[in-house]
Amino acid sequence: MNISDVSAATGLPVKTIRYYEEIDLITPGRSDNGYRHFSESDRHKLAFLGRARSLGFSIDDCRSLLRLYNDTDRASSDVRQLALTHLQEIERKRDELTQMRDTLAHLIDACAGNDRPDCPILADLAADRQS
Amino acid sequence: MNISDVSAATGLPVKTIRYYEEIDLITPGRSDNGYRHFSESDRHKLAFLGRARSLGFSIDDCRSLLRLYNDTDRASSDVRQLALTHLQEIERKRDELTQMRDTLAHLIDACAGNDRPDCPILADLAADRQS
DNA sequence: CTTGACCCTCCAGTGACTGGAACCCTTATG
DNA sequence: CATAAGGGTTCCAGTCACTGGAGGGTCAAG
Repeated sequence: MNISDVSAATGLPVKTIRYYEEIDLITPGRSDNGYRHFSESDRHKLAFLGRARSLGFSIDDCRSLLRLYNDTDRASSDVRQLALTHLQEIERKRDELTQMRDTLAHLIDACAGNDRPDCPILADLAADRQS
Repeated sequence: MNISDVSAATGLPVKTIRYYEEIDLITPGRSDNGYRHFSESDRHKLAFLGRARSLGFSIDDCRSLLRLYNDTDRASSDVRQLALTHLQEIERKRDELTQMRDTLAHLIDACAGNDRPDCPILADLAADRQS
């Protein structure tokens, strides 16, 4: 498989696949003409990476996951721990967004949104918390 | 006020304040010795920026908000529109995180997390969606 | 033989900072 | 007066995970 084939198969952009090689997540072979060629195993790894990334795992997480994936002896608790830590991080971010959403929705609600210049959104952003 | 004073007053790191000057969000004056000195207006703007940033507005959003904030003639609907667009973006991100959380929680739930190597999390990441 | 679709590398940029080096200014103390 | 601590300054590089573009080689079809 050439790079565009594996790109089509995995949904990952060509640029991204080259980048993943550069940072040693994958090591595809090379043809005589210098083109990368991808084995089934490479394709699987890339698909794996794509899914892990879309679940929000960082590249470093992915490296760990890939290592665990390739290590047939590892305990499932290792993977579980990584996923659990990641889940907590996701929930933290989600809580933050919830907080932001509530605050902002409240402000928008209070704002008339008409031709007059007085706007509670700006008023709140400008409010001096010191005094 | 020197930079560390305004940093303490606003909670923004010194480095961030210098960065905000570099990208022309603020234009503090300079003393004879080359030190920046910050007026009350600068301090207000920085506090405004800090709050807008913590609500997740991008630097570009902040630039718009500051312009609107300084423009006494603008209609509140302009601000409202910006905030509304931003709110939708926040909700989109939150939905994504919710989706990720549910998927991951489901996988973690299915994983025994013991010494055995079989792990549904990795199995799912590795699953070939093509076939 | 030419065209167009591939492929390659290398360099630079993104957003919003952050860290560090190297240096200057101010104030207090021995 | 020397010095040391604790401000301040600039500039350069790095972060993360790509993304865009220039400039050029390769391949298959017409």
